[in-house]
Amino acid sequence: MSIELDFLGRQPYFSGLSDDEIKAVGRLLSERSLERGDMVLMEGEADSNLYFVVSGAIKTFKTSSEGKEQILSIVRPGDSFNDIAAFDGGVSPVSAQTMGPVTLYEADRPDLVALTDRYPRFTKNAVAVLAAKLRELVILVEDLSFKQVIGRVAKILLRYASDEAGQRLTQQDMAAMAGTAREVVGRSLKTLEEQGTIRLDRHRILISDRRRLEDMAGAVV
Amino acid sequence: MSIELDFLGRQPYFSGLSDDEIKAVGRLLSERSLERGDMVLMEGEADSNLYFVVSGAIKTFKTSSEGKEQILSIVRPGDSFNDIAAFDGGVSPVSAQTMGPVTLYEADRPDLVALTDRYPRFTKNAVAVLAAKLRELVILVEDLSFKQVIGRVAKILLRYASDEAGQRLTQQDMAAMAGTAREVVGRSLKTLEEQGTIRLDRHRILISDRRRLEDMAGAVV
DNA sequence: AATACTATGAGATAAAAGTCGCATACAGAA
DNA sequence: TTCTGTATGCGACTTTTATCTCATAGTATT
Repeated sequence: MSIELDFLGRQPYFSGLSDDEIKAVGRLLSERSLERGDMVLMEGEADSNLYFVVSGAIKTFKTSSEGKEQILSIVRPGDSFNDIAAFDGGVSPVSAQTMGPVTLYEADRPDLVALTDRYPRFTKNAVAVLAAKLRELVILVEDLSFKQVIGRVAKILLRYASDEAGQRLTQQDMAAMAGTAREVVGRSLKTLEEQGTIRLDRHRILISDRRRLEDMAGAVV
Repeated sequence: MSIELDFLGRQPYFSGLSDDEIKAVGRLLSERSLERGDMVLMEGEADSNLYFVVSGAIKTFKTSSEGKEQILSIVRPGDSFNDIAAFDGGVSPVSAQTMGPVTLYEADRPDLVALTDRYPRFTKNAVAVLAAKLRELVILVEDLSFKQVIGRVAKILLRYASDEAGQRLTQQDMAAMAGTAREVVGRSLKTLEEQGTIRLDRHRILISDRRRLEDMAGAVV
């Protein structure tokens, strides 16, 4: 039940810190266990903790006024979320919900600020982490803007189809990632199956022509 | 022709630095003057300089394989671009082009890295800047995913219509911001005019019903 | 003023995506 | 097993967006 220091040492935020420093960091974190479907963050809420996923998967997403969901990221062990609010002190720009049983570590903002004062290495790591998250978001914008749904679905399949540790994605999940409706994802999957790119084997998606799927994911059409 | 230290002091990256420190920073920067249409960055190119816009306006954008443009941000005086590549050393995720005559300051990555080592305050500022850019991108994703074109156009009008110092936006520019085609922007403007929300007065767009435009910009439909 | 380039307006059509409705299949709980 | 909620499959239809084409208007240059 105590904080795993090994795990912390492998976090991008804490790479390069000495064992003693990691130990000090560990004392600032607390663990939290959650069940499938639990909400960790609500968009617009004042939660400025930084969360690390130790096990399980979390989705961060926006919800439209009509209730449509847009997933921004699926956070897996070794990754963090709520970085934005944690570092600027504002409200959470996204909601976050578990996709299955999850264990988290959390650090509150005052402690994080203290870390930036005490460990310059931590601050530099934070810059690297935020830059990486920016890159990811730029790619999401690109995909939403240029690719059609079937291309976005193809990309999702490539990234998550063989994700052993992950939750199996429902069509609803994929729709929320692709920024579209469930039915449209269903149709895309059917199209991919008809052209022999994937096989839908009893709720399991098998990639039968990876090359082609990559083409679909890369090209706009 | 020398670097304006006052200007630097007002940059988010350098806030809180002493006058002497600002002066030291100034020695690392060089000025660059550009004309309308000049490319500053090409997506995928290895340019890891950090750029500050001193005067004029720059657009950062992605280009699809079909040549469609998606603008990620319009960078105005006091703002920076190419932050991602500057801080992670990777290639530029976007292209950047001037929208009129522009003056820039630029700093190269080795100098930036030195700054992060020398001035912890600078590194902390960088964290704040990157967090702010993340927030903006999250909003762009939200808009692309939830809003229809007319709502995105309405939002663009609210933000840029009265931008005195800015370049006047063409429908092509607005289309690239909204992630759609020029014709669609034209039709949206016509719709907005027909419903009395704006007036198209000889290539100048006048907002006649701001409240309503805000509704259009906020709502999904 | 003549020229050339860019921006705009607009109609027709096609394609993509969204919406609705309902049947069926599956998985977990009682 | 039986029930129940969730996930899926699929057809029909609408709406939105994209694409194509061409005319016109404005602007800057010579």
